[in-house]
This record gives sequence, structure tokens and C-alpha cells, in this order.
Amino acid sequence: MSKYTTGELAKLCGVSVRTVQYYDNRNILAPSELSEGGRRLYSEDDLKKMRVICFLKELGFSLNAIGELFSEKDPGSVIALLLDQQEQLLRTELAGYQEKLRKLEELRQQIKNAKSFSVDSLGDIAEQMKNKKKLFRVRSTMIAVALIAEAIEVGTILLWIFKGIWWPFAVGLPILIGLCTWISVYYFHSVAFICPQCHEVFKPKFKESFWAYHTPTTRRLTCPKCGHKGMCVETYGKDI
Amino acid sequence: MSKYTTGELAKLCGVSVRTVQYYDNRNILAPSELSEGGRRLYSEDDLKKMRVICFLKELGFSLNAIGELFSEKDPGSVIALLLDQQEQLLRTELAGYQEKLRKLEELRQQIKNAKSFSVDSLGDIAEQMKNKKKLFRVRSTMIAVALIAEAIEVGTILLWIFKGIWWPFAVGLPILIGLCTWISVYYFHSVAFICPQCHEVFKPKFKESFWAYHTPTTRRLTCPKCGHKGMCVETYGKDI
DNA sequence: TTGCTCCTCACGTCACGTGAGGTGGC
DNA sequence: TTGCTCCTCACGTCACGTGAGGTGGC
Repeated sequence: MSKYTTGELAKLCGVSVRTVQYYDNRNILAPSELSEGGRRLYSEDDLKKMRVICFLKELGFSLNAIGELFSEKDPGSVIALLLDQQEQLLRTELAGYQEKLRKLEELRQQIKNAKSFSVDSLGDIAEQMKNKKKLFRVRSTMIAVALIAEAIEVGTILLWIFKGIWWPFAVGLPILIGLCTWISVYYFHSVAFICPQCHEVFKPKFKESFWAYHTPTTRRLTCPKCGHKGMCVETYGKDI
Repeated sequence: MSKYTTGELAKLCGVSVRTVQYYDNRNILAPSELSEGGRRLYSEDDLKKMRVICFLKELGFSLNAIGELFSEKDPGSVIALLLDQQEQLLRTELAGYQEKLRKLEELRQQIKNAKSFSVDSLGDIAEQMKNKKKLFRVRSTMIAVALIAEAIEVGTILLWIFKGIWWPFAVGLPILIGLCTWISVYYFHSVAFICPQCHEVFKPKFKESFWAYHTPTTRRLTCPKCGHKGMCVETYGKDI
């Protein structure tokens, strides 16, 4: 049986000498023999064990987990559990990184869309991204309500024209007006705007906001803090 | 302008008090004021900066990177570079975790297929998994060569039967025999087997191996180390 | 005065990397 | 004797967590 030195074992397993020494200190893999001069000597079996350790590390297991597995008297009974735990852990990490990447891409897009960049504008973008889901829900609600209103309107008008039945339209009209009023109030209650100049998040006056020129995501408003008038980005802002 | 204490800032940003203090020590975010008693007081702008820091952390940026971005006099010029770097880093990490998960699933399958489990058998499985790609290449080569041989055989026989031209078959036959011989030698040269008893990786004698009962991945062989005779798992083993 | 919050050390986590200064083994 | 490898401290990395022991502010 040939014996391996620290360096040989390290090279055979593709790790550093320090790592081999560290595993000894951590009681993960003790050399089966020591030379007279106090040098570590590893057997063939030690090499095999080291290879298993490296393999488990490739699966992302921690040294603690590996140590526990080896000290277990019946590894077969715990390995399935350990694998399940590890899979959970890996999937969680994976999802985390995917989420980070998604946010990164979104940030990149936002920066591209903005004309200028400053560290302050990062705050606005972050705010927007955080509120995106809530804003999405607000918009979805609006679209749903608008569709219902539209259906009432078109349906009753068609009844009137083709069947001569006029009373559903008469009944529907106040409901329609009510829905449209509610939708507007709900909308302006739920959103806020970010000033492109001073980055203040504010709620505009209903009157100015209602008639203001706007795109799907911005609106031309006057900032109450700095007085700047320009296209302000829409964001969720129920709590402001 | 209201001022926030350490705890208030922490709560508003969803981090611990210790984290806020740590960011001060690391010069990531110093409070704009200190009370007479030496307590940290954070301004509205500090809060905004802290929110940006937390946002960047959500994208996976390190505190070093965040610190550098803030100390940059022209952040706009470096942000794109930083985002690119970060994306690279995230993609690398992501790929790493996917690879770990893939290996984990494979290990799970292997353990399920094996009848019994021991820590030693982990070594075999690791060995097998490492050599899987190489083994795949060996098998692919074999199938390709076999298909060529088959084509020569069938083609020349058809020529003989339907056209009465017999000489291509005569010429093809030695080529065929040569290919088959080469394929067998190549195969037994490239693979090794793992003893299910003592986990020794060995190359069997050509004679025993050639006639042995086998499945696509195992072969009934006698282990030269422990003498056990049973189904041994095939693995890549050119270097043994 | 009593809680509550905050303060600063200072050590622990994780898996090693990186010297420093000394030595074994060919 | 000369390289090369190995040895043991011991500190550094990273982003905090977790007490310990003391204090500010309502």
C-alpha cells in the first residue's frame, strides 16, 4: 500500500494543501498515519474518502453536513433526508439568484429608458420596482371595472337599438357613472408620482392630475416640493 | 426634517440594528449627525441612501461594490460596467447551482437503483458520474462504427441478391471483420468495472469479459481483488 | 425610577487563502 | 548542501449575528 503526502493527496483531488490540512483540523479527514517528522501520510482508503468528500462538496454540501454523514453509524438511513434537505437548499438558492437576475435586468431597462443617471435616481427606480406588483394589481382592477362598465354600456345600447327596449340603458347609466367615478377616485387614491427633478414622491391634486397629459406610465405634473413641471413616473402610493 | 435613530432606520429598511451600525463602521453609510450622547441620527437623505443600499444588496452587490459606486464621482459611467459584471457573476453562480442540482438528482437516481447504500458506494457513484461523459463518447463511437459496419454488410448483401454483384461483399467482409475486432478492442480498452463487493475498479481479462453475461451498463465478472463474482457496473477506465 | 433603546468591544460563523518563520526528506 | 515540500501559528476574507457590560432618553 502506497502512502500519499499532503501535497500528493491535494493534487490527486484537485484541492490546495491548505484544504487538506484544514480537513484534518476540522476532523473531516484525519491521515491514517503520521511520519516520524510529524508529516501527514494518507492511505489508499484516505484517498477514496477524500474523493467522496470532494464529490459531496461538488453537490454543495457543507463540511458540517459531510462530517455528520461520515460519523453516522447508519448512513443509508440519513442520506435520503440529507439529499432532500440539500435539494431544498439548492432550489432556494437558485430561485434567489434568478430573482436577483430578473431585478438586475429590470434595473438595466429602467436605466436605459431614463435619459440621465444619478445615484438618486436609483432610489426612484427601486421604489418603482418594489411597487410594481401593487401597481399591476391597481391597473388590473381598473381594466376589469372598465370592461364591466363597457359591457353594460354596449349591451344596453344594443338592446335599445335592436329591440327598442330603452329602460336597461336608463337603469345602467347611473351605475356606469358610479363605476367611472369610483374607478377614478380609486386610481388617484392608489398611485403616486415621482418628480424627475428632486425625486420627491407625491400625490398630485385630483383636479390637476385628472386633466393632465399622460402616457401609460407617466403624467405631466407640478412637483409640490421643487415646483418642477414635467413628466412624472407613476408608482404605487396608497400609504403616502 | 425629522431624524431617525438607528432602530428606526433599521425597521424602515427591514434590516437589523447591527447591520446599520456595521454600515457605519464600514463607511458605507455614516449618520449625518450624532446626538450629544453619541447616538447615531439619520436624516431623510440618509434613509434614501440606505434604501438604495438595500436595493443594491437585493441585486446581490457586495458592500465593497456599493461603497465604490457611492464614492465614484461619476456613477453613470461605471454603473453599466458594474451591472455587466454583476450579471456575469450571477449567471456563473446560477449555472453552478444548476449543475449541483443536476448532480444531486443523478446521485439520487443512482442510490435508488442500487440495492444497498454505504458511504463507500458513494465513491463508486462519484467515479461513475465523473466518467459518464467519457463513457458516453466511447459508446457513441461504438454505435457509429457499428452502424457503418451494418451499412456495409446490408448494402453489399443487397447488391449480391438483387444485382448479382458479389465482389463488394467479398471486399467488405474483411473490412467488416476488421471493424468489429477494432470495436471490441477499443471498447475493452476504454472501460473498466466496479466490483459491487469491495468497490475495486478493475479491467477484466478480455476472454472472460467478452463472453460474460451483460446488460447495457453492467457485466457479470470476477473481481481480481476479492474474488466476488457478480454484476459489475461499467465505467470509463482508459487510465487504469 | 423603570423599561426600552442604543453604545462599543469582541468573539463566532464559513471554508478556506495567505503570509511568517521554522523544519523534514530527497 | 540545495531546493522542495511540509509543519504550525495566526491573521484576513465576508456580512453580519450574538452576547457582555455599560449608558442615553423618554
